Amino acid sequence: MAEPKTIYLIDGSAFLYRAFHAIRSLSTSTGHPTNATFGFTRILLKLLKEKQPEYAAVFFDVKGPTFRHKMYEEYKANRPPMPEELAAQVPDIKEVVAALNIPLVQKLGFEADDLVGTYSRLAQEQGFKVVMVTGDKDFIQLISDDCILWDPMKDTVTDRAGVKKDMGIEPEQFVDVLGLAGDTSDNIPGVKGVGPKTAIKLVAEFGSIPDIYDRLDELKKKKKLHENLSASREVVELSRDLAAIDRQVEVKEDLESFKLTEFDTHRAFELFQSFEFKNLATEFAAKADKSKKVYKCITGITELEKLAKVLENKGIFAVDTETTSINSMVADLVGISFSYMEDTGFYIPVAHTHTGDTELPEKEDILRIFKPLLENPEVRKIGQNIKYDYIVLARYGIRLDGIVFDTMIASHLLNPGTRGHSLDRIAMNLFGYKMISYEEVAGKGKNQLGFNEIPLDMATDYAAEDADLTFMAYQELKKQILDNDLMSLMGTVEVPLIPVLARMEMAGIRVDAAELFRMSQEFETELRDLEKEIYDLAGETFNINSSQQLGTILFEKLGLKAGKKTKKKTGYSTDVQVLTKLAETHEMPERVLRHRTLSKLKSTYVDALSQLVNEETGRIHTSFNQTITVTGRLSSSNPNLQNIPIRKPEGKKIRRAFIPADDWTLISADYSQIELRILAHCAEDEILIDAFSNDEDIHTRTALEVFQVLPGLVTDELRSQAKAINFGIVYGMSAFRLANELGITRKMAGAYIDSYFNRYAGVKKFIDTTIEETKKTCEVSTLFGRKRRLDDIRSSNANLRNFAQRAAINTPIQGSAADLIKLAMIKMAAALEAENMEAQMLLSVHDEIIFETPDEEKDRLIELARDIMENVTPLKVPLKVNFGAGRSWASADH
DNA sequence: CGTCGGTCGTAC
DNA sequence: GACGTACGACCGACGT
Repeated sequence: MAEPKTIYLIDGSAFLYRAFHAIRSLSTSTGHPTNATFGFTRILLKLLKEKQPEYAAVFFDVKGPTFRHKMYEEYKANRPPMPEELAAQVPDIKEVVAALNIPLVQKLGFEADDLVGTYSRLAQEQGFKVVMVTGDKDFIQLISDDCILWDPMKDTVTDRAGVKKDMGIEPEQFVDVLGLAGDTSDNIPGVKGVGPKTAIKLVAEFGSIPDIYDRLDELKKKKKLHENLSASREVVELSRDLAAIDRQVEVKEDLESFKLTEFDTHRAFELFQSFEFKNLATEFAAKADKSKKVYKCITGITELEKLAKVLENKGIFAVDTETTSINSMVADLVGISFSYMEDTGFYIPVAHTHTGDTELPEKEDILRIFKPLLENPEVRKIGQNIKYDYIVLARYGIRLDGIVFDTMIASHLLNPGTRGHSLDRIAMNLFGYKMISYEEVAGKGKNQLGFNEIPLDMATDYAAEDADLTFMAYQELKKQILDNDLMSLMGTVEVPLIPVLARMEMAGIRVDAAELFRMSQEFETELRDLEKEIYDLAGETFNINSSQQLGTILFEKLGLKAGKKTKKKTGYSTDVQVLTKLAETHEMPERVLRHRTLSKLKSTYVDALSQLVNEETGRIHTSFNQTITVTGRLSSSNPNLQNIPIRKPEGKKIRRAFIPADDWTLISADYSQIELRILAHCAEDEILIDAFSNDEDIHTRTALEVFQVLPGLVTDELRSQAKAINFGIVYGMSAFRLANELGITRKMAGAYIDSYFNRYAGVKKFIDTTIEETKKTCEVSTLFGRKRRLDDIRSSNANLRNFAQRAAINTPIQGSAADLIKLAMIKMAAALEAENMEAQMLLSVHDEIIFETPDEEKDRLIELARDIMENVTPLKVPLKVNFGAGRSWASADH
């Protein structure tokens, strides 16, 4: 006899609510809620994966009155309407069901329960086994020998035997239990004082509601129960009828229509992507149609020459290098890949260890063939993070030229708010294409292969795919960049900056290793002394670096008064503000502060920098990242040379260890008040423009304006308060923060701010109009057309909205400054080359450029830099650059 | 043993 | 709660 078919009847409406409540909050970046959709999808997929049903359907309630409302007006009367956030997700959920090709059934006037009841009856009549997928106990009444209940969230199965064991009744009797117990959530009355437990006991003992009433006398001993039952005779009948699932709904009887078919994978992928379900989207990404890809490994000299010729004739192609390291300054070249057409890619192995029978040409021959092509500025190159390839190739004597597009940068310009502009992500986002992962070809963990050890065929697929997808992404991203008016920024700033940054990274900066070592030892000694003192004061040893342990010692053991909790309320705050306050009452906090300062300097700077000295060059080579910040600033990492200490004397010592080559000088060129100057320009504020036009000290001028004192009477104290205000303006300050900063009352701080806006009316107007405009477009832009979306500016959440408002002010200012200095760097690099100077640009620290120059070029460099930097772009106020020179970074600063 | 969120501190 | 933009060291919880 054939195995009976199983059909899964899914109670969609119940899972909607359960998913909604099980996951507290989840939404897309634009604020559309997705918690219920996610939970629901997860349950559905769990069902499909674990049970692999042949037949299934999802059932939903339909909004509006049902036959139960006709029986009883109060049915579900106390049920609040579906929460707005959930209602918004119902269409999404139905789309998911549709994409997974699961039949969806609903019928006006009936609830999901009745449809499940009806179809379970039909299915059993037609010889199916039925699994009802739900967490709702009401369905117990439908359980039979061929119909069971599965709760996927708890992963529990209930069948006839289970019901009997748990309750001592048959499933068919369960409806009487419901009638007696009632259901507050559905507003079904039942018997007063009788809950599920009593109801089960009664049904188990008497068999049914009529039997109970027939033998009501037997319950006389239980006076209250007897009384309540007697009083509810009619209500109980009604309650049972309401709880009874209708199994005779008129429906289409064709169960074959519940036979599942394949998912609409593409539709599911698109949905999951729009809901920002990253993992699910990846899972449903169109399985790469690798069949139409043509990836070739080229190893013959004549073929290589032919390829170079083809690439030259094409005039534009994507290029990618494969290497042995993620760090471009130590990476050895392993291969090069090219693509000039969708779905094609060529891989040229240069240094592989596992080549099988294939014989590779000499590395020198390969480089000789491709060098002219790669250096030809007329042949346009596209890359993904091509700065990396530029550096690798440069270290092999090839000066890449003709770079016109970088897909990583394009992705960032289009979407600066999101992290992750890897080619993997771009390919996934643009094409739903899942790229071969490095782990797939190289393995993972301790035994992961270097790229040079990967078998040639796999290396070819991996590398050629990189070039192929880069070229494909270029075609699509170029359109998007044009559509969004970002091509000018791309072409005049970001792309020209690539080789400039690459050469700065390659130049690196020299450090005095002996000096770093000396400092490390000095710090070590003092740290050890402090450690001992702190332990003595604490009366025990503990980890001073653990703010948690420190908090316990200070506030529980020593009984000091806790100032505040940490931001996320996970414990006591022990930050510098708190410890400074505590230092008034106890000796220990002061020692801890000193310990913090020194251990920070030692671990983050002194020791870290020593580790990062390049063996070949003896210098430190940071990475400047163009695709990290949301405002357009550069970031620096490995190491971050943009946060080397300067403000406090102990920290500033670190800068002594940064030195020029022998007989060279470090030059620091620092834009003075660039952000306030840009504010002056954008806001067209009369006072700001006046102050900068006359080269006044801007903080003194602000003190004068805000505090209304006579010129000449601005004390240091007043100036420093004005400075805090000026900073605050750029960041979108609140009175609270300013009061905190200045140690004054909030009221007083509010008065300062009012006074500021009173005097600087242009700034006030700029802030107001910027916020108004941003509300219209949800977007801000810089002077050079860089954009940032700020959807939160329309948020109903005040925190998010305020944050967006501050960002709306700060981003154009910070971002314009970033654009401006990038342009200055590009022009400086060109000028140094044009003038044939040996001097090099080494670093950029947001408003400052550090150069290294032979002593004899120093004056010319400063002259050149002043001219270029101050005139980089015309503004309504002059730009001013301050210079410093010295035998270390410390002495080059001012 | 790696990942990840939290806390803290450094820069502009 | 409360001022924008970063990087990274360290801790500790958690998962493999």
